[in-house]
Amino acid sequence: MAKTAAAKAGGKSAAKRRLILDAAAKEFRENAYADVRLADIAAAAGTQAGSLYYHFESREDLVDQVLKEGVDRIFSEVVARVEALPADASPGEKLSCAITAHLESMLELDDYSSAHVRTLRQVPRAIRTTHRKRQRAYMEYWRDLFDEAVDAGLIRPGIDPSVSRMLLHGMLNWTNEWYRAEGRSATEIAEQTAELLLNGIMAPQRGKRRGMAK
Amino acid sequence: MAKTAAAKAGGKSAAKRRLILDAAAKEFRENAYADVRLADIAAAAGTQAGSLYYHFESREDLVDQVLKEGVDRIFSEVVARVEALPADASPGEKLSCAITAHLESMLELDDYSSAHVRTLRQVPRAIRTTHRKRQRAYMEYWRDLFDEAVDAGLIRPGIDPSVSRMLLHGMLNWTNEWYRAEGRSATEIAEQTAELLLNGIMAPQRGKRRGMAK
DNA sequence: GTCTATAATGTGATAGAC
DNA sequence: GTCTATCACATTATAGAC
Repeated sequence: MAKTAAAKAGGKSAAKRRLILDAAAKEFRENAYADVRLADIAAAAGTQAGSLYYHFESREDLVDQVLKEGVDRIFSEVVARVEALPADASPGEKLSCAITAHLESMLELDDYSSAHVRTLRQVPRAIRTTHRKRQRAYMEYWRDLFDEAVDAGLIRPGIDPSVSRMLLHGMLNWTNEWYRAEGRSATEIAEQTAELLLNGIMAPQRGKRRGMAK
Repeated sequence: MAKTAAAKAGGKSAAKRRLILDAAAKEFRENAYADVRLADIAAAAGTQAGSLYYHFESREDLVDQVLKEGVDRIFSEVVARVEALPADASPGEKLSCAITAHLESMLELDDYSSAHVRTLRQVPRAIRTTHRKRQRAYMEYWRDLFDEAVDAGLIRPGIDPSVSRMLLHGMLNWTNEWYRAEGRSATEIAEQTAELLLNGIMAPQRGKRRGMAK
């Protein structure tokens, strides 16, 4: 994956490149992958479609950069916030913190994060495989968070932590499809998500401690 | 939205038309929307790209039919199963039942259901607006299920049922992205989902009745 | 570095034979 | 009804002026 002349040149035109990347992230966040044309990105960045090729080798290359930056940003945001917790934070507190970081990053802080989540599964297979490793590392981090809860004996018997983890990512990532700036904030959604994951939604029932699901 | 000649003719070539729709549903389930070409669908249906135009007016028309059938199938499956429950079924039992129906339909019974969920948000805006009404009706049905639980006083204070509902749909719909036939069955995933939604994943803590999330 | 053509390509759509 | 061209068009990508 050779760098373009501009990238090699040591960031001389870094500003314009950044402008284009930002515009692309925004487009991919707001529109379906197939609907985003180079001309749209160029227009949003205040330039012409042909000019993009000075900064990027191809459309795929541009998409690739956006996706790469998307995981990197959300991953480092989550890690930074969890590590900022006091040393004696419980596994539940760590999970809640990670949930908030993921959602705030994706919904309010950063178009790259949401572009990544929304489009990763829509891009041609060639790009997707490039990102498999990076993506897996992020998933591993979440697996570790769950493992801590399991090791501490906090998880009820009958719960499969792997399945719970995937279900949690479903809750988180699907917010991209319904979150609206006018509605609940990312922080509020995060609180509800942590609450639901950790404790469910049902009030304790008389007789049996928990409502029966089945 | 005029019907094609074949459709008007009273189902003379209904079999072939069905074959094409089935192939399209499978393609849209398994591949990213932008990656599915008419030639792929035609090949999977044992015919040529040009021949599709006898049965459908356009690519968009074909996509439209698949999506329409997707909601219809999953919706009616869910309703049928919930209505088959005994009259005194609790709101929790109804929700569990609906969750199982949705997941089994989407993951194991029916390519149309999963094609609908996977691609609805990737198709051009024109098609998407066609489906908004139908989609909303299905969402309303779930809202009713939640309302029953609220009215019965089963939901803990602090829980926002609307947010919970969206989070649940995230859990359900995201399974398309990770479900594998070799792994957990749709039924097992449904059990885990209902359990997580209704009761959370954490064991009761000594001292306080429920583990703190924050 | 960016613009304005323009080439190259892929794919949806149509026509006409069979 | 289906096939085999072929058309038409959108969009990526390139070339060359400035």
